[in-house]
Amino acid sequence: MSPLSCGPRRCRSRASTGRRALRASRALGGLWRGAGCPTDLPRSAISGGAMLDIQFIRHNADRVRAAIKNKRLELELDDLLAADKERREITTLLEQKRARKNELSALIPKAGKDDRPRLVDEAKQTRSDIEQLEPRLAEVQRRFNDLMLRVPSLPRPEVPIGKGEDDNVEIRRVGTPRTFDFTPRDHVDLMTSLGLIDWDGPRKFAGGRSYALVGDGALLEMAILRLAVDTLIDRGMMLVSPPVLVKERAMMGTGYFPLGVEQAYAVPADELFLVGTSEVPLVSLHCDDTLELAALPIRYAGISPCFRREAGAHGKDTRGIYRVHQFMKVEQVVFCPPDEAVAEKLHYELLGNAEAILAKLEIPYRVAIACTGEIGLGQTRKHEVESWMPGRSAYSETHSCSTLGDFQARRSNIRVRLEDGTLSYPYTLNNTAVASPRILIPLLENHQNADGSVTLPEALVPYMRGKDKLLPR
RNA sequence: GGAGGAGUGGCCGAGCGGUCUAAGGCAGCGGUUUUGAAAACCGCCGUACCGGCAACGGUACCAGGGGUUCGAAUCCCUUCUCCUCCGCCA
Repeated sequence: MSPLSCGPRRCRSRASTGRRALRASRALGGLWRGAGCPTDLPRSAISGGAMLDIQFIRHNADRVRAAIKNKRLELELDDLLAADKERREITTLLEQKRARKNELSALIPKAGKDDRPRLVDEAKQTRSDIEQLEPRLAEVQRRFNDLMLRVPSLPRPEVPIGKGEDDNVEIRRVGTPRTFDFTPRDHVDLMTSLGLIDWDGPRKFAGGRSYALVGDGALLEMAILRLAVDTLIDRGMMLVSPPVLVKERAMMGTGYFPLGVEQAYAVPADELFLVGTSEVPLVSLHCDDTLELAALPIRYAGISPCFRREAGAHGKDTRGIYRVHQFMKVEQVVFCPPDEAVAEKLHYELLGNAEAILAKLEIPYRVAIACTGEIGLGQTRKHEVESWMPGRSAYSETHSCSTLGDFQARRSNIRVRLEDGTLSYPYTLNNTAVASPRILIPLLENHQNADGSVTLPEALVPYMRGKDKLLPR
């Protein structure tokens, strides 16, 4: 076996004679390596734990290759298969040596004076053989692990094959965009004239894409978040306010790393990262756990600030608050049994929750299924909810609903005990409930009046201290 | 940040250099007994990887990592986590 390939709790990667273990298990963690810091990778990520089971990959190479191509990833599957083969060869050899070593250790105390020196000599030789093999295995294992973390999950059959946004397929539209009998303003104008935001202050001390919600602007954000929270609690979800500063393993475990490292803010001094969504801590809440089948599904509603570097988005969506570095989000996360039918049902339940919130906010939207080129490494299916934004004269993404299969559970070492006592991996799903300030764009733009005021949807009024209209200053 | 203490299987807890694939207990599963249940008794009762159609075999795992040794749960170093006290602090 490869000492590295063990997963769960009791099994550690103590290569070999025990102690002089290989370092391969750490191979993945390299981000902080330079600083000589220990990485804290999900042990599962080390073995079968990446995304698909290596055995599955071996037997379904063509399907995996197709997924790599359709998701537009760069990964040579043959490199992985070669590393896997090499890794198993060395492992076999190493285990034979170790078996002999164990045998000798048992013989030595029983051996007579005459035989003893001979046996000790052989044991020394065997140990030195082992010590030679270990670094070789460590190297291969490192290569193997790194590649494993880049293997995508397989898109479900209904996911359209395509390259980009334009290949997403619209499923339905709900609500009708208003026709204005005046020239509608965009959210930037509205927020400015309504005094909901301070643009200039933050940019002096916090940089580009920063902003400060002020007065009713700040209250409005809280009102919307609170409306979303209440809606989800009513629908049976457990509210969680999780840590947003997390270890690398959480980012790796949820699939945001290694491919998305450049999107996350890092805190090198403490080897921590700021999450881009509470999905990361919510899923990680159960890392290394074995869940009881009866406890599933687990429905969480996370509320947290979210941080995204938006690297590579220079010059994109720079006007207003569409794309910012820090925002607030209520996110839904579900753990469900490893059953496609149940996952399907829950996926639409989450989508339904998001739609219910949009309905309360009285915002027209459409739902689209994202094509293979637009879904992430781990997602097997993703729906986007796009809200109508008059200022853009377009539907733009405000929500994203994903099924991940067992991708995150494997990486995060989250398991479930089935009826027959066997262990499996639960499926995870997630969906935005509401994200602010982006949601303010359709909210304000759709509900504006000719005089520059904005009429608030009824559902928000109680959360706005009774205020039902925002007036220009 | 400083000073102490602790980390063993689902849980409690023994072990402190070789027979540990870890005593004992609890919980769980199967059985005997019983009208039924309880009790008692008997047995089973970790995970992962590699090889194998399978039966099965091998390896690894006593918080993580490194070291000493022919051999480590046991010795040394180190990291992490938890607890107690002190300091600082929203």
